[in-house]
This record gives sequence, structure tokens and C-alpha cells, in this order.
Amino acid sequence: MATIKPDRKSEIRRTAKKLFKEKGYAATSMRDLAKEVGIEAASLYNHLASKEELLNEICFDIAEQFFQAYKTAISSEKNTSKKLKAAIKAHIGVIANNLDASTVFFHEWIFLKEPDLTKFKKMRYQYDQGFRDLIQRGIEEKDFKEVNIKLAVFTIISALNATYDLYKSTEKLTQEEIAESISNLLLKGIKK
Amino acid sequence: MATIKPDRKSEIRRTAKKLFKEKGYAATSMRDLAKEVGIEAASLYNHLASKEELLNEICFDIAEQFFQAYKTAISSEKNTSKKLKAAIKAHIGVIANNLDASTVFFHEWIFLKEPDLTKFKKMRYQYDQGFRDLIQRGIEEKDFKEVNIKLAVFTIISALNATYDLYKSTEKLTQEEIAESISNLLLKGIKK
DNA sequence: TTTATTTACTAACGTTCGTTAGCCAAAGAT
DNA sequence: ATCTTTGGCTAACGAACGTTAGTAAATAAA
Repeated sequence: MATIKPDRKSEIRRTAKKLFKEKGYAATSMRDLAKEVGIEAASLYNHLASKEELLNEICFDIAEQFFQAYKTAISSEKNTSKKLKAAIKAHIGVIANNLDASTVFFHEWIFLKEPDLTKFKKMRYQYDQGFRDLIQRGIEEKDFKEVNIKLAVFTIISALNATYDLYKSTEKLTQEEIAESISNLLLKGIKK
Repeated sequence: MATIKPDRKSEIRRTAKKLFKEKGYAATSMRDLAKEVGIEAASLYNHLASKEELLNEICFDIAEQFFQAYKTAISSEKNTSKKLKAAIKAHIGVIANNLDASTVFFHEWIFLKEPDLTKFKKMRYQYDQGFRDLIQRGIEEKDFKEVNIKLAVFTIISALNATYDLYKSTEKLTQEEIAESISNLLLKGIKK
């Protein structure tokens, strides 16, 4: 059984997520990062190639997690409505388990350089497509209203993507409560 | 009748909104800004006190517009459900009329310095409170479901705040279509 | 035990940052 | 016609940026 060894590299990564979230990628200097880790800025380069590399790792790691979670979610349910609900919960789950990194994913991806930037955008589009497919199916099955699919997915994803903001509030909402409330609201609306 | 004179100051402001949106506040230099305006960086300081001042103006101008639009919206309708719908449309309207500035408002406010940062957060909270009050009222009037009010408002505002992203897409959605679709989805849900 | 690798350090590089100082020409006011 | 204000300019300031070079100590491999 391998013991968990928190090495420097992962310590740097963890700290980078925290600082990129708090101050933004562009406003976080390598000296800031080094100081928080407890070493000199130059020493960082024994563990990584560039500042940009850190951002890449964070963004694509989270992207991967979203894909994985979606895949698991929709194969866990039979009917479309439940699949959608499961996908929503899975999405919220990824965010909840990566509060710093997902914030960076959402706000700092613009600082990716080509060709990664294009690759990133494509992945996002592809991920959203999964949700569009679900809604398309739900409409065909006459379970969903005939909504504008793109707008509906846009609305859903936008609401979900902001949930990282919910975990610092005073009344501690659990991930389950958040997921249940939001998915209900989006599926059934606020009106009686 | 006064003719519109597009002076340097407002030209700088307009360009700042554009660049802060495209590259982010921290990654936009005063030299970038000057170049886009067509003057030297030092010349900017004949028209403004600091880079920070530009961000302040943008953020608080938009905040003011949100308040104003909300106030007008809810006084234009009688019943709570229609008030909420009007407020949603008004919110989307402010964004649609300030595509660059509202993006800056949403993403770059973290770079505000105290005491403006605190003032800004307070204004946001106060604005959201207007929506919470509406939903509270709707529930009391038994027109809305007994949702978690904070979560519901969070979901609504989050979905609305992303709408700046919708206007660059290929199929040209009008502001009216967007507002109608999203407010319907949030009020009535996607499920039949 | 010797050798090789890893990881920290100090010093410094070239660049860019926001901003100020001082100057000069054009425009407006008297 | 003279004076004042406005709004450009060039030059430069000190500070901070990402990153590299070179070195020494600790650790791992042989």
C-alpha cells in the first residue's frame, strides 16, 4: 500500500490553485507563489517549466473530471429526466470537490496560450453538447417542453458553474442540498 | 440641442471596457490602452488619475444601472410573478446594453481596492436582496413554490449574469428572445 | 564509499509595469 | 494680440515581472 507523500510538485500545484483563484492568474506572481510555498521563486523551476504550465494542468485536469463525471452520471440512470438530474449533480460534485481549481477553470482559461486555448474551447463545447443531447432527447420523448435547447443548456450550465461561490456562505449548505435545490428549480421552475 | 462630442475621456473609457473585457484588467497595460486609443501611455494621464480609477468607474456605473433598471421594472407591474419577470428582463437589458462593461463588472471587480471593494460587495448584496424580497413575497402569496430563497436567487442571478456571452453566437438571438426564454425556464422549468 | 541526482539557494538578465516630469504646440479666452 | 489652458509628446523613474545561470548541500543510487 503506497503511502501518500505530499511532494513539492503537488504542494506547488495546490498553492497555485489557491492563489490563482484568490488573485487571478495574471495578478499572481511566481514570487507570490514561491513565498506561499516557502521557497525562493527560482526554486520553483526545479519542479515546473513555466507559470503557463501550471494553468494548463489545472484547466485540463478539471475538464477531464467534468467529462468523466458526466459519463458516469448518465450511465447510472435509465430515463432522460433522471439522466439530466444525475449529470447536473455530477457537475456540481466536480466543482464541490475542486473548489479552487474549478474557479480557476472558469475564470482564468482566457490566459491559456494557443494551441491549448483552442483545444480548451473545443472541450467545453463538446461537454455542453452532452447536455444539449440530453435535452433534445427529453423533448423527443415529450418529457421536456419544447424549449430553445441552446439557451436552456446555457442557462443550466451558467447556474451550475457559479456554485463554487456557495460553499463559503455562513449557513453551511451541503453539496446534496445545493444539487437537489438547483436541479429541482431548473427542471420544475419556481412558479407553482 | 446639444450635439454628441465623443471626447477623449469617453473614448478612453470605451476602449478600457473593451480591453479589460478581452484581456482582463490585470493583463491590460496602460500602454495597451494608449495604443488602442492612438496616443502615448503618458498622455492618458491628462485625462485620468490612475488605471484603478477606470475600473472603479466601470464597476460602479454598471452597479448603478442595475439598481435603476430594477426599480423601474418592479414598479411597472402589479403582481409579484410579473414583477420578477420584469426584473429579470431589466437585468438582461442592462447587460445587453453594456456588453463590454458588464463583463468587466462581473469578472474584474476583484481588482477593486478598499474601500471600494467593500462598497461594491455591499451593493451586490443589496441588489440581490431585491430579488430575494420578490421571491419571498411570491411564496407568501402562494404563487411560488417553497424554494430555498437564497439558492433560488443565486441560481437566477447566475444564469442571468452569463448572458453577455450569448450575443456573439452565430444565430443572432435578440435580447427579447433571450429574456423570454430564460425567464420562462426559470419560472416554469424545463420539465412538462 | 563513491557517484549521480535532486532541490534548494543567490544573483542577475532583459522586459514590462504604472506613473511622473518637463516641454511644446494648438486652441480658447481676454 | 497676449495670456492661459488643454492635450499631446519624449524621457525616465523605481518597482516588479518571468525566467536563467551557476553553485552548494542533501539525498538516492551504484
